[in-house]
Amino acid sequence: MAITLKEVAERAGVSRSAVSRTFTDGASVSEKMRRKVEKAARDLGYSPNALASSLTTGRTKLIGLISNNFHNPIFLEVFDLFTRGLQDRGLRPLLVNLSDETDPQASVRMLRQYSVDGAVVASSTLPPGFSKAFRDAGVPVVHSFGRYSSAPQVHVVGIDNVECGRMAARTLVARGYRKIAFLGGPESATSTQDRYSGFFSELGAHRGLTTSYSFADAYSFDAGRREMLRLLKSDPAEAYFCGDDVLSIGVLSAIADSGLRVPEDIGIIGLNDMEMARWENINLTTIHQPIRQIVTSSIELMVAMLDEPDRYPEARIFPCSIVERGTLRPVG
Amino acid sequence: MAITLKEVAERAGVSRSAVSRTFTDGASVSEKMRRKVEKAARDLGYSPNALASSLTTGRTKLIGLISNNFHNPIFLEVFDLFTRGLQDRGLRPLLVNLSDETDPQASVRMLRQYSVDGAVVASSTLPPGFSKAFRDAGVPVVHSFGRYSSAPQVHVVGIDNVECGRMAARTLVARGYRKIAFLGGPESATSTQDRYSGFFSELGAHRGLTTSYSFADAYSFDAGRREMLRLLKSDPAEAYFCGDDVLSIGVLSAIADSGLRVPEDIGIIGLNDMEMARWENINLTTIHQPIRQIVTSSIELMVAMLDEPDRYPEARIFPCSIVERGTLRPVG
DNA sequence: GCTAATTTTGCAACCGGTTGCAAAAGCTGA
DNA sequence: TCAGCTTTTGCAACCGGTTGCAAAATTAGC
Repeated sequence: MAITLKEVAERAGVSRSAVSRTFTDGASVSEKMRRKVEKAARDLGYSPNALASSLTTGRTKLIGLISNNFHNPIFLEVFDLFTRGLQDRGLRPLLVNLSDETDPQASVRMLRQYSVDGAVVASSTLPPGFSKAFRDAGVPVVHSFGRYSSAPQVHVVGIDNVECGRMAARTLVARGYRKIAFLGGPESATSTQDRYSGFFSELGAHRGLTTSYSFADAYSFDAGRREMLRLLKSDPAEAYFCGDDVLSIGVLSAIADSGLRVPEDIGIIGLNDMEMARWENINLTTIHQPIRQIVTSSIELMVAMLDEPDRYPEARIFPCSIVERGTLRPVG
Repeated sequence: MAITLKEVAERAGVSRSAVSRTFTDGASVSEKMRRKVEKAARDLGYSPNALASSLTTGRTKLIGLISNNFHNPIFLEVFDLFTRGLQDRGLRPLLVNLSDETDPQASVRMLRQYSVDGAVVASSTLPPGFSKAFRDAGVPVVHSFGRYSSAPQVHVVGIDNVECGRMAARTLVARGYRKIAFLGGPESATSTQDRYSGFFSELGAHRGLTTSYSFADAYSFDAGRREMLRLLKSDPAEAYFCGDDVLSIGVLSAIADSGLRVPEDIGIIGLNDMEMARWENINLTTIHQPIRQIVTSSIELMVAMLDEPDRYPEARIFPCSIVERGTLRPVG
């Protein structure tokens, strides 16, 4: 069906190598030859078969983009940034949805069958062992939104969740809240664990606080709402640091139902700063996670690894910052 | 780096064909041979190179998944359904983000370079000509969420937007609204045009109505909010049929700002029934678009086309239905 | 105009598989 | 045991490209 290099060669009356060379940059071809070949290629509507060439070059320019976050709207932004960034560098994202997949080996195997040049694991809820499975299989891997570690085993790009926890705690204390709670995402997620520990380590440095904590079972609206409805039944705290923004929105909706007001009766601070957080009817005070920078940096790291597969693993951590909106009472 | 068929053959002491055959089902291999080969393969950790085999079989099992909707949360649901559905059938989605791409030919070329077996165009805003470019290039294509046509040129799976417009109009009239407006998405989108024409053709059948219309420049929160803020300055209608849910949410936020109440002062009906529409703090009355069925059907159609590339094009249209929530006043 | 250095070109082998064909092996029945 | 038939196996060519190497063509230098 499709035109092959051989046909172009015949029409141009040159060897197959000549055609191949005009389509690989850096190869030695005379101007005359190039013109002849390009003419023939244009006439025939030829475009080279990337997969066939990958066989000899060992490069497919395919990058596995792996995630299990297909329900959190912030990941639409993440996918948008990743796909555009990869495309801009001539790389092609092969999307893998891990939502119901349990076995990391299965995806590793699949991505190896397709000879991906690398894999980006975009998730804060997948266990670190998952990305290690890729590394062990010899596939360059970047774990985006993964856990910060001082001795990373694979490349990690993300935020310091412990520090985010501290930041949330400082913010709440500074606003005079004394009865403070942590309403985390799923307890098994490393991001939840880290935020938890940062949050309470900071709170521990202050006197006279009443603290408590609980966990929603997903980073989702429903989970946040459900948990908050439960908490509201008995003596809620004055302010909550919530697992993420979408969970916060669920929490806000529960509070609204109960007749209490935000920020007058209860303060809420989220994390992520997803697009929706700035919507005027939500107006969530939250901690900004610089996803654009994280994605860009992940892609740069991946590109670097394509040239240097055994590159020593590093952790790239981006600072977060408070975005003041309307769900916490003002300072002082 | 990776183990090849040749190495397995040598270790098992058999020919390369034998190895190849044990890994292609339907091929003739004796039990004894199969066991020998599988043992060797297991020992070596071999898994066949899908791309190399595609060279001879002409099948890559790669499917281009093309969209320009990376800002509307409903498309996260769409991507989730597509990726899982394709994976379940052993197909691999190659994601293409068309957000800033202007030239259809570029993506056609790219997907042909990767020898995709087919392409799914998932968008209600891409022009029909776009999917035709794939068909003309000999790539099986399904246009999901595309325009219904009685003489489709490519396979289309979606809803009847004209009928949705009528349904919205009937619903508003039945609730006694007399001053009724259409607040569409981008005027260039076929979905907007069709909903517009259905909406006003139905309204035309009723006496004593005051009607008006305008367009937001995207299916987005900001666009909806901006347009509604403008409309609120001068004599707004009693009820609006909005382009889609996310746009409706922007509209709701504008109304809330103005001090008016929904549904008491203004009624709103959206379209899509995205997950967020049922969130308790949004609680949007809307027209349900059966995206799960659309995606499933698109995939089935794609699979069918892989066997029968010249299949006669058809349009698969799914009925929509009103989902009553809290943004329209009750009937009667 | 001739030789030497440099660039361009084609040959042929290879990447990792698949497959038509014919030979080899296994089975059946007498 | 052997002829005749079926199944299994290996050979070799092929899929659509790339690339090392040597021959051919061009350019430079004198």
